[in-house]
Amino acid sequence: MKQANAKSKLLNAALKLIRTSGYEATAVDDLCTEAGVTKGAFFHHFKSKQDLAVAAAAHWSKITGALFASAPYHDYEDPLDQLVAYIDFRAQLLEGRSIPEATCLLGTMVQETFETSPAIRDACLAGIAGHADTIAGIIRAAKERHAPRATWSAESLALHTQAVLQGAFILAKARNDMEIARESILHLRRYVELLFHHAKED
Amino acid sequence: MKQANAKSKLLNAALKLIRTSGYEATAVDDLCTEAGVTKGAFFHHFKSKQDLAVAAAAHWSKITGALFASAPYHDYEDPLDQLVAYIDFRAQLLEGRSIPEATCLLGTMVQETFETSPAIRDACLAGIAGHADTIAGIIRAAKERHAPRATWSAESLALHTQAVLQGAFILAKARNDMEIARESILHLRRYVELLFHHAKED
DNA sequence: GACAACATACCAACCGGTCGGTATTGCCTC
DNA sequence: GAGGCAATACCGACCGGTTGGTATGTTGTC
Repeated sequence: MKQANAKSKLLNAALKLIRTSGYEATAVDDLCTEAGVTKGAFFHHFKSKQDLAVAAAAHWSKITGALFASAPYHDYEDPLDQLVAYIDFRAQLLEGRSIPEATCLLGTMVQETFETSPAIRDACLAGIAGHADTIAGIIRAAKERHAPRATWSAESLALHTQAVLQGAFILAKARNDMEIARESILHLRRYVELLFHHAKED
Repeated sequence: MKQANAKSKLLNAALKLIRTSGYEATAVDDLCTEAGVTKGAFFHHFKSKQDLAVAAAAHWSKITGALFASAPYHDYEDPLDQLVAYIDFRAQLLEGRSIPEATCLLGTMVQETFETSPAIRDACLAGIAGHADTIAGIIRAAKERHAPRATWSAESLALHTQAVLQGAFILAKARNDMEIARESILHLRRYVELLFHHAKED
């Protein structure tokens, strides 16, 4: 955020404006105004608006990747504890944030562009799948330790966690209230607990 | 779909185009071309593009409301069976459909317009909340019969089902493959079963 | 002949993108 | 370390097409 160069100022402006208004509704001029740079600077660094969106998706993945890498849920020894703490961490990330601040750039962008811009779609997929992969690693370890014979796959459960989060964001946007998202995340937490509790009984 | 008048042709064109390209990327001219009418007809029936979107949301709610009202899951006597059959029905609705055909207009539109157009947001909320209410009725009955002392509320679980579906659609769009959505719906089904199975053990 | 249901022609604002130019930086040579 | 010079970073006026929206006609029906 501190960077003074036009490129990173434009990328951060994109995170803010696209999460607020969506990709199509965000004009290049809006991004330039928000970033405090001119149109010339925009097209010097990005060959098109779509190119900026792809770069913004990568920028987002880098920022959130660092956030989750340094998050406290890794401290637990038991991977199942890590998983539950991850879900709690996701719920905690909603607190005190407005809807544009709390929601996911990739989910917002891919919803608009999945048919019209494969480049943006792929950039969003890479970010979502990459994060899901790190969660799948935790789930895999938890499964090996606590539910080795369970029929569900770690990868599928990891993607499901992301689906719940993305869906919770949509409900929050419709209600114009982030609180409803927290309730859905609570259901996700309960699901994970039941899933492993059930497995342990076998 | 059969209606020959310009208004319903425009509404059906809106369902198709907005689900494919989103609200902002769908131009009034595109809608007129798709519907086979002129711009004059458009602005005769709708005072603005936003007005069309609000009407399209209501149109969507009416169509899907009728679809779910006549769906076979109501035939089960036990409301818990109805709920599980509803979830299976939602999974079945994905089969043989392209992504724009399988996804939800309201979730797509509200993602783009929640900040910029309260009228569209409210129309989307009404449709989503209305459908969730009918599911909440089934869940309430199932809870009374099978899990009267459970701590979760029927309303919250009903909203969670919608969150999972909306999130599954986003993952499907990112992957450009509807299959992933089915897996998330399967997790939802397992959650409901575990939730009631767990309650019965108490 | 009034009124709804369209069609046609048109407009001003806006949009993504271009282009010619300038300021700043980094590097090479002596 | 001074001078030169090319690449990079940035500026902002401008362009042509597109956009949502309007104003005015035409047609069919009760």
